[in-house]
Amino acid sequence: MDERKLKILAAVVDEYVRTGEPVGSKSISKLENINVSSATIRNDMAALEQLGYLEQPHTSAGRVPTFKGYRLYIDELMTPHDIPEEEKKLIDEMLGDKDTPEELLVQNAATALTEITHCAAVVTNAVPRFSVISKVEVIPTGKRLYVILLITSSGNIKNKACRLEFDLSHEQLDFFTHYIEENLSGVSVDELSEEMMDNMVAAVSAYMVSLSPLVKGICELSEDLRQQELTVSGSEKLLSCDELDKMEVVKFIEYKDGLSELLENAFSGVQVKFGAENDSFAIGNSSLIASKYRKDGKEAGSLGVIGPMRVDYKKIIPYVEYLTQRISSLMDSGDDDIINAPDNLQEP
Amino acid sequence: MDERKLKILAAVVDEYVRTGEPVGSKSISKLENINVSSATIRNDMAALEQLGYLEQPHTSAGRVPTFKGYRLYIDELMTPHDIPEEEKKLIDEMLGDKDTPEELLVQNAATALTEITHCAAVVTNAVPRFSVISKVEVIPTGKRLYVILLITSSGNIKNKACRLEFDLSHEQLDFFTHYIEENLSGVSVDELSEEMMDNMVAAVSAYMVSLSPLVKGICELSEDLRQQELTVSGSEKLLSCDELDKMEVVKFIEYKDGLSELLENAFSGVQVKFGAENDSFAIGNSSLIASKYRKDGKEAGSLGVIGPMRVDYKKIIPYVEYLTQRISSLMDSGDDDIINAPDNLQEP
DNA sequence: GTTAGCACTCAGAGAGTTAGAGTGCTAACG
DNA sequence: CGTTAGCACTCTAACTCTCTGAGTGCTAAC
Repeated sequence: MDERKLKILAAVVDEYVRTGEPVGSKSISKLENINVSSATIRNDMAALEQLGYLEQPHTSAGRVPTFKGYRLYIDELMTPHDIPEEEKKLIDEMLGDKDTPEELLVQNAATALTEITHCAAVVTNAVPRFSVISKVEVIPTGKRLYVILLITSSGNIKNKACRLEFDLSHEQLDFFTHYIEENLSGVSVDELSEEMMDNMVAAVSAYMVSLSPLVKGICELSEDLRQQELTVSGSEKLLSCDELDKMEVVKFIEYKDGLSELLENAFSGVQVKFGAENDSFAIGNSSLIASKYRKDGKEAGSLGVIGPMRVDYKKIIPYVEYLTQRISSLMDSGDDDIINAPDNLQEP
Repeated sequence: MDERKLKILAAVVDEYVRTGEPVGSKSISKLENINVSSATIRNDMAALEQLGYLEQPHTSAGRVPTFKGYRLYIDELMTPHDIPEEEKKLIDEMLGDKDTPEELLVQNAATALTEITHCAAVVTNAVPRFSVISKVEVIPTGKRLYVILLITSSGNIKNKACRLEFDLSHEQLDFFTHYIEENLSGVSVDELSEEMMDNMVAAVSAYMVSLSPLVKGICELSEDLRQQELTVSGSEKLLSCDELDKMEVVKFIEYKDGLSELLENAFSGVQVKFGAENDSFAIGNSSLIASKYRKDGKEAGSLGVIGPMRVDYKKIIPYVEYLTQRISSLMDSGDDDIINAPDNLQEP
């Protein structure tokens, strides 16, 4: 592959991204850093087409990049833009600080991405996979009705109403609370396996059968905690984008099929996936630019942008990168802003 | 207004709903229960046009019903279809039973409506407006961190973490809990006015300033409870409907402007509103067929269908009616499935 | 009051034309 | 031998023109 051909490929992608129209040899020849005639470019473009990097919508039209062309461009050819310092400051302000709740942090990142890129932004919350259960309370609220409250070291709170077969006595409730306290305090959310649960159900059943719904309730709550939630913001941008099929976009907005797994399976660093490359996430001409953020060095969630394939990668990728890095560092616990581990707990 | 003219108007609407094409005099004359010639029908149709019930897209086309025409048809002319028993059973199964959480109940109703009508369905959740606060707990979970738990008589549970300036002593917490218990138990969610809150903030501040964030927290939780949420399902059906303007549909999906109020302001019974009649909800040729469901006899939320104006009213209206009635009866508490009011409460 | 007959209208489909952007190929150039 | 100018060719998109048929309104007869 010729040096000049690569330069021309890059120019075609840049032009196509800029104008949205198939790019002709003439418009390339007019560019500053290109000093060959349109005829030469025509020859090179024909070669690039042969190699599968470009294609023609129809015979007498200009060329458009193929998947392969975009891929090469993204991986090798483009020169990412730098983000101006003042923009960085603006973003930092939008995001929040160490005191901002994690939930809000990723939401703010989504908003920022939507505003900057004019595309849809997608974020997943930070799954408190490695956080531990710091408190479990069971609160009676009516005849045979109890509310279970589960609090984790990372500050997540979940509740659930639970109906038992009989009312519990004071002692029974005490027994249960102590039992749970003993067995679950300090257990990480991810460790709460079914097996562990089954053992606990068996253990409490030995004491009193009707306690087992409570254990199951706790189990369900911890599943809720493990649940990764996906939020798409600015999805309207996709609809007003005419290279995307409206029908597919609407279906996507409604069902968000497969996006979760796609984000989950990404490697580290900013990833670009095209809509048609993988059958799971299927908006035809779309592109997903995403990255995983970390919390205390461990992968916690993802954030990214969904737009048309014809999107300004050299501008967007640095933003996704910056936000990922920023979120990661904001989530790193200065051990100050999380609800403390159980040994620090005040009992009322 | 002639008996025959009404019959012809009904026939035109039925035909138009069936075919989607402007209806000519000839096709009407061929119908079973019409025994006059096309010329006669032409005369009557001209009269109906004069009266504003029909209109012509252009001179040499058939006729199409106007708003006024649809209105008359819906209010007076159409004979609603009966829903077959087996269909009712199917719907009942889709919805769930008395144990199904309310949230899920309305979601299921939306899914059912989308499947049956092939239109978008819209539902609002049941706002526990008249339910009363049955329990407030404040649970310490870390240094200066507290979780507020709010439970209502209808079984809604909300929680919220809250950071105070200082840690509370045992007594302070007791004082607060008692104070809240005294002032809020039995107060309906809707009554929790700002004024009331301000008074409470003032009262607890007199005892200890740093308690006021807790009061504010409770206030926010009750606001959460009052929040009516609107869910539109199957909105892709609107896009594949070619009599609706894609752009308007997209805007609607995005903002759902005014729909909330529109649903809120409906009278009892199934209501039909046309898109262009009210400026708030503005998909041009659309029609909203909605109804309010009740819980324990009080209006709780709405459900309905959004489709093109050319929709099979005589089929859809009975379904909306049936679902409303069914949801209402499923939500009626046999006094068995809700968390009981405060006087029945067991204190731990 | 109802109907048959007829002239009239108009949207939409299809065919033909044109303009222009862009190509591939060939031959000349340095 | 790579590069370039020139030219014939291709194909789409926009436009015009024509034609067809469904449907109308009106009139005169039943």
